[in-house]
Amino acid sequence: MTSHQPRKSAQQGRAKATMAAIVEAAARLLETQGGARLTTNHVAELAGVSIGTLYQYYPNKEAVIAAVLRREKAALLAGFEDIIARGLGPKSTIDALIDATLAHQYTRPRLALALEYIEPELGLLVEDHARDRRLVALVAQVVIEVAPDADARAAQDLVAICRAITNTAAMSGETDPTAIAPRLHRAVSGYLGLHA
Amino acid sequence: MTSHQPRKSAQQGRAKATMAAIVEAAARLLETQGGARLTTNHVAELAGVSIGTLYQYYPNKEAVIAAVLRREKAALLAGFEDIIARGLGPKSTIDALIDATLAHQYTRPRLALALEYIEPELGLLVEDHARDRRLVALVAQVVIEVAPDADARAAQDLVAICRAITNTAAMSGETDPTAIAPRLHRAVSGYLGLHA
Amino acid sequence: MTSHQPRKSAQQGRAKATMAAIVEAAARLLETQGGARLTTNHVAELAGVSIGTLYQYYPNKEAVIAAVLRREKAALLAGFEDIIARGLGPKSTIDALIDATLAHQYTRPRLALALEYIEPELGLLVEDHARDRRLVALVAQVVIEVAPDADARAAQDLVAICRAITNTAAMSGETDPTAIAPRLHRAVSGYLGLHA
Amino acid sequence: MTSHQPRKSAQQGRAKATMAAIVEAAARLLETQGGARLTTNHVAELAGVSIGTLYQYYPNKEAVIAAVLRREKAALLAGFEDIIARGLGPKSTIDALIDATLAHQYTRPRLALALEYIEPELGLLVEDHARDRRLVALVAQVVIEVAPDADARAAQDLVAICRAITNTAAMSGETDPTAIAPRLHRAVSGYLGLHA
DNA sequence: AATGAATGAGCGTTCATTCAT
DNA sequence: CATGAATGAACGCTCATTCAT
Repeated sequence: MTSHQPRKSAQQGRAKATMAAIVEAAARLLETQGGARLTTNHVAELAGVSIGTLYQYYPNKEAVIAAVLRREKAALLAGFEDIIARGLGPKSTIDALIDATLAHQYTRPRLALALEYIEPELGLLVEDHARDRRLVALVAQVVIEVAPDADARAAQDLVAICRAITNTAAMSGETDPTAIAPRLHRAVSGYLGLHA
Repeated sequence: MTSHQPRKSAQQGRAKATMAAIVEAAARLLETQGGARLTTNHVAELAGVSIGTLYQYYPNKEAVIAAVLRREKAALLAGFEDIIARGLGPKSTIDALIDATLAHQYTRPRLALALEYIEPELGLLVEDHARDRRLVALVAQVVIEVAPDADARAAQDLVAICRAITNTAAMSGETDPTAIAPRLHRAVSGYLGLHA
Repeated sequence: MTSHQPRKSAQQGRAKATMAAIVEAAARLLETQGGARLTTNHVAELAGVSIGTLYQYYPNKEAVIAAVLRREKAALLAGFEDIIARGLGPKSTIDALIDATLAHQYTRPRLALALEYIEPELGLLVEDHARDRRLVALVAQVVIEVAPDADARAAQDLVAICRAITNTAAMSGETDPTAIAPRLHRAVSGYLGLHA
Repeated sequence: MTSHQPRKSAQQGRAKATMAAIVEAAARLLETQGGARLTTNHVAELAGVSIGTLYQYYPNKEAVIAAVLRREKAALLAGFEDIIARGLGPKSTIDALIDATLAHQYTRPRLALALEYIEPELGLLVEDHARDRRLVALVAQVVIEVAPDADARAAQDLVAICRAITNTAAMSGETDPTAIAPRLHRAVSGYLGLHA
């Protein structure tokens, strides 16, 4: 069973920079070619390192892609935690979370989409699923405040709903996030039974 | 000019059975391995035919996958059309559509999921997109009756929402559709603003 | 060791017609696609018979191509024999042979060229080489009359020269046989030391 | 855009040796099996490298064969240029060119033959045709000195004649080049009308 | 006989991965 | 540490050939 964890902890600055370059190269190829056409040789070339170097930091191709996924998800989770930490009221918090989700998905929409498609074929690690659960848990924590008797799966459903609407919009060519935001808010409020 | 249409119309009964066997084998591999690991040789083997036979009916790998997609989508669309034809009231129609979606998605949830992920990489034909639009149009037609001033994208969003909740549930291990149905109805009613 | 002889002697008229259709179809494909792209299935289709029928008359692909070659060479040889039979003087005979060669090559120039390229890869039968030798012998017979002390290989060389000039001309895009004829006559007379 | 140019410039010595080994292996297979039966896997195997290595240097099978062709033609052209550079009288130059052609063709006669048959199916590049034209131009330049009113196609014809006689001789089993040389000189002188 | 569905060896090619330098 | 030449399993696909109907 091959691991999808990086090989080195990158204690040195240079190594860190190399790893980041590799991850960003992979991200860019994911954006431009989709997951099926991405090859490790291309990633290395675009990152400006040799293929041997790539394999010194990542044990295999999946590990590189997983690193991209991790980087993106970590950013989203950090945003969520920031919002929670702000201690706004529950409704404002929910609104902020929705906006953060939308903003995240629309920063690099093709990348977000590509990752979504690749994720289920990736065989991720326990820690990755843990982060997913943590993200849902953050939402659940807020949901319980505004809708105490909501379904236990409400948070999961809400995250799924937001992603689905955003992705579908992106895929059908919508390029204006401000046209999507109200639909997300409406979908979430509606699901939770909050009066709009 | 690479088309994704089958090669022959399969006039003989044997040929028809062969084509169906190939499609079903592809569907099963999609379920068990996902699209990335599906190979034409495996499809042929699982279908119990030689690789040459597969290529006598489908011009390339994509055509085989497209045939699976078409089979599934056609079944869903037919279900929708049946429901519409029944001429129930709009609310009952919506309920029936939701249930049909759930049933369809839950019959072979891993297949539905895999197809969803593969579809955008498939370069489908005009007729396939036409079917997609027809499906959304059917929904839009009903939506407009219960929510005349709904967003133009409402139908698209609703289909996405239902699929997302169902898929997420399936992926997180939920096996009981009756636990999902109320959440779908709630999400849809909520999005459309039909009472609290 | 597979034979390249037809399978049946085609006693019946229908069978003869079928075989001729197959040979002509192969000839046409040789002309339009060259030997590398010719497939037995295409030959059968163009001939209007099933692939099974083709294999009932010819044991393999090479046999079909060899049949084309045979047909063409037999025609050329027959022309040569006609000319010899006419009993003209040796110089006129030589001129007539040259013109016949040129005419033959220019009737279906692409076919002649394709056959020339395929012939050495064909592993022909004894009888085929016998016909080649017979053709050269016919020429040698005339050559000896006009140049009694010519090299023993003179006839072989002359046939090769005529084919080479004609083919090179055809390949370089020359379409007018009347521009080639004088060069052939000059090359032959020159080689034989006849005063022009 | 499929080019038949090599992929890398082979900066390291090892790479250069690998490329040469591949080309030589292809040449040997061309000699022993002809172009139709040559496969990239066999070439790689005979060259003692893996199939992947072959494709690191040549983008496709045609490129490998084109490299063989280029190597041979470049050698012949270089020989011609050497002779021209020697500045002999025109008749001696022609004699030298004929001998060079014969020597070249007889060094590896089966290879020369195979290449001749493969060339037209190869879809060569502009530069390759340029070299062909240069070779014919060199000959034309000398021809014009000894036969000022020769046909414009004389040089082309002469090259074709020499090749044809030599190939035919080689194919019919002649193994002694000294028996061929006088026939070539006679054919050329005769075609050009240089004394009897 | 004639058909054409079926076969499967084998082709050209890719690309994740290794390891000598 | 980095390089990049080399590897080779495995892929998508073709096509000569067979054989049940």
